[in-house]
Amino acid sequence: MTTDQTAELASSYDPTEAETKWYPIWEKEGYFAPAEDTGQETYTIVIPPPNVTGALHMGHALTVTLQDMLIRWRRMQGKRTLWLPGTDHAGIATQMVVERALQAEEGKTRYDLGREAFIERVWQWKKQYGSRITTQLRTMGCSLDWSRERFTMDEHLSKAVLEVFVKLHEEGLIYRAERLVNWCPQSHTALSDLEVERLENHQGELYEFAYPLADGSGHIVVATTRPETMLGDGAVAVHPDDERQKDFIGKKIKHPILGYEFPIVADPILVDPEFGTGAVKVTPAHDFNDFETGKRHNLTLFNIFDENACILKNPEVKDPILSQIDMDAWAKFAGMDRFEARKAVKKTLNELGLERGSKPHQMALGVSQRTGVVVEPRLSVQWFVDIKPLAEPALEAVKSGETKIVPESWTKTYYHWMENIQDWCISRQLWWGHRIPAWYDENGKVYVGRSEEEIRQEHSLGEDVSLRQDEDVLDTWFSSALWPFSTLGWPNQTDDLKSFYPNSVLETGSDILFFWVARMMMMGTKFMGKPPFPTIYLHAMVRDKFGEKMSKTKGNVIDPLHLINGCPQEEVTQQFQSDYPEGFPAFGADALRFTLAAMSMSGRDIKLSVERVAGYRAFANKIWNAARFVLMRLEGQTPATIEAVKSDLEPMDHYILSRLADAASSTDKALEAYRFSDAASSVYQFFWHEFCDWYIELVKSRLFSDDEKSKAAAQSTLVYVLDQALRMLHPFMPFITEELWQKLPLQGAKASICTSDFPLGLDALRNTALEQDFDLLKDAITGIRTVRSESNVPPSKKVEVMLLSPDADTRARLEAYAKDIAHISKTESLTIAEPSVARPGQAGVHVVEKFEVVVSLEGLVDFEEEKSRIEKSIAKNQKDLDKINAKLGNEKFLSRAPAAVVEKDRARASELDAMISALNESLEKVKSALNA
RNA sequence: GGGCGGAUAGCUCAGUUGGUAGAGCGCCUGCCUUACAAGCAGGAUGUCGGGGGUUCAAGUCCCUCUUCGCCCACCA
Repeated sequence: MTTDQTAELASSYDPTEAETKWYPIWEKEGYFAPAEDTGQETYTIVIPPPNVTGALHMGHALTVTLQDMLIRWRRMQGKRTLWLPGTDHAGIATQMVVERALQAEEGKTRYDLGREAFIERVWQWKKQYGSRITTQLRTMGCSLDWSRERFTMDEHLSKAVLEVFVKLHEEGLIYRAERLVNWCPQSHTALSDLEVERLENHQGELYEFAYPLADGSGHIVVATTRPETMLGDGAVAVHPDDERQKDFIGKKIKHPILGYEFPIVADPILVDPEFGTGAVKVTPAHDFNDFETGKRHNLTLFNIFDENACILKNPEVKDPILSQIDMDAWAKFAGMDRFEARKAVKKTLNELGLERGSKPHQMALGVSQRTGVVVEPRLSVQWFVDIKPLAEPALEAVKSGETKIVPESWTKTYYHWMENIQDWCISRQLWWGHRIPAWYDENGKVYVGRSEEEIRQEHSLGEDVSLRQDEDVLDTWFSSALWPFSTLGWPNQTDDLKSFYPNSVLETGSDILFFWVARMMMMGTKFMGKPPFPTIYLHAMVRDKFGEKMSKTKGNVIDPLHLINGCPQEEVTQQFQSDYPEGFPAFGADALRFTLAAMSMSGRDIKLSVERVAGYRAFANKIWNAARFVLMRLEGQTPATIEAVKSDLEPMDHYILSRLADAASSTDKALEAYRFSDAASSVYQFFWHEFCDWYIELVKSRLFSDDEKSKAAAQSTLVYVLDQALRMLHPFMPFITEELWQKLPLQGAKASICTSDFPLGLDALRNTALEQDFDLLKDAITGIRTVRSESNVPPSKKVEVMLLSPDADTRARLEAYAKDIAHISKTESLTIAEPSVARPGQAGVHVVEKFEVVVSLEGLVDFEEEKSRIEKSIAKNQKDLDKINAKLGNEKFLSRAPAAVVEKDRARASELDAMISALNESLEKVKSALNA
């Protein structure tokens, strides 16, 4: 390849062009599919499937950035790499979205359409919007193998769901039972405990009223936050040791509205005598505690609400006690929703003279995670997983270390949840999802099997027996729990399953540790015999710049695509509008990715800062320009390989190669340890502050010199280091690195940086002695610059410089680089000598670690300022010296600290001592100049 | 009520076996120096939340207090 096009390189980088160009090529060339199997190690991640109706948000951006970094890095290490993409059907969420659209567009509900037509509608929706998120993942640069894309409701994955359900049922681990469950009155479905969120600090009311005793001997006063449930009360409970209530125990209450009679019981578990009136009304069908109490006392239990949480029109009266219900009184409340009913009941109690007052009461409310509607405990028949037998091995896998959780602090949370796990309610009264593979005959007998045919065959049921499939679908998380193996072809024993299970790592958010991670651990261990991953990496949550959770209602959501592509001011998130009056510029996916990686410290929440994104766009520009410089200085030629010019390499070349080797190794180590921010800062530091700031600046004189050998060696080194650095950067910033790498004239290179080798095994290039030499060189140059800057010496003005050190070795090393030091700091003359040498009368002085920098400033020096600078410098050094001397004067320090530590302090003390006397000498000079 | 995490420079945060406090951004000064003003050079800035302890030595280990988050839990 020639470099003709380099002349056309713009002076600043436009991310949009490169970022739209490369993905289609990568995808077409098939770089992201696993390489041919030649027995190499595999590396697998299956993506946490985003909701099929979803759009990319910051949480996705973070998770896919980290995963893509791991995947690209491992691929470049030569592993047989698979990152498997897919989406989740997301039962409730998707159904709600489609229902809402249906309502908005046609004013219809799902019931208007009917089940079949509605499901058809959802599939249409999926067809239309399901590719939105996958397109956006491509925008992020995700190197996913799209040939293996999966959807949780694919035929094959659905088959896996059936298989698991049937097997667990056969083993008695899935059962059907009537239980009190969390019910969402809006979406008309049961929810698992996890899908209920607790709304803390809800301002409620603690209402007191009197229940009349059946014998007419008086009243017992109860306190409740839900007066309406008194329509379903089965008892009043008091504490057995409560003296005030003792006489009530065993008596009966006559329901003041409905007329039936029910008991007063003693219950030490339910009742806290300190709370309220010490008497609790018990509604066994509408409260979890009351349900348990009901079981303990064998109380009447009946449902008063319908699926909308409205008072039933026709309550089911099974219990003989309830035959006493006054149905006319009931009719007054029938059909009211729970909050209306609350008012009505209170009004009635008031009219009956039974109200005993109320006070404000802070309480926790359970609301549906999806709808935000207050959940109603509801007695119903549901399917459950007997979870303890599944949880134990999954717990053991982490305890034994077979699966490691990173950061480790989450293991305790995992243990706690797994050890206290409750049976999982898996049935949902939704239409969108995997329908439960259970059929009922006319007598209500249940058959579970893979299909109706299978069941008919197995149970020899003739055509005369009519079977009806269970209406319910499974919890979305049931199919997600199988994701690590269902996506690979299970229950078939496919090659993919053999190659890629267990996956190598699970990278996901800590917010779905219970929902998803724990359940995958259980199902994977159960059905594959092995936990699905050796490592679980849990990333932090992305928050706004104030640390607030991003949410639509708060209006603080930052759309990743706005940052990547830019957006006009009116679309910018509210809280950033004033900072970006012209909207966001296109920062690019590379910049966003680098930001997210750099901000991924272990375990801490990420407060996303747009300034950081802007900073890393500047970094991309820096990379662009460094490459532009290198290409320009090649003057259209393809340089020799670094091996070919090995003998011509100069110290500065060896120096940057050594730094490169160090940076590559620390980046690699950091990624190995999931320390993404360390990895990011290591590549950033190397590229900008070693390669650009030092090497490129130092090498310039050679690139413009007539020494062809030296120039050629420099060109080869530049190309080599840039090549390796781009590879090192590639997992972080895939687009710009490919764009520039393609422009580099490399001999025998692969077709894409995606499949080229990550810099590894460069340890032979390390040369720490040389790096120390360069520390001296840098100190010298920085020292001279400091004096120039502080004394306002114009940059063009050449100066006479002395570098003074009492140490012969230091002087010799400085001498070796005198030419480079002189060139870059524009010196008239450079003298390296002992501190005792005669100094110029007017000079600026600066002390660095190992030597003193003296810059002659004939006619330029401001003596007053110079005096105060030197005095400050002396004071600082003296303070350090005093501290060290105090240590060295301490007997205990000398006797107990390791010899090396003591020796180091001794050396430092004598260094400081020498510095201070040198400075004092300079100070005297300045003083006498002032007096003159 | 239990559990977990944080408090370090103006801001956001690093600081991995205890051994001279760091980065990015911002700020101040000077520069269009043969890639980059999205840049270059230089500079200022910290009783490492308070108190106690262990140690020759503590941002780092232990105790305690203050404070801010998050997660889990059936108090009407």
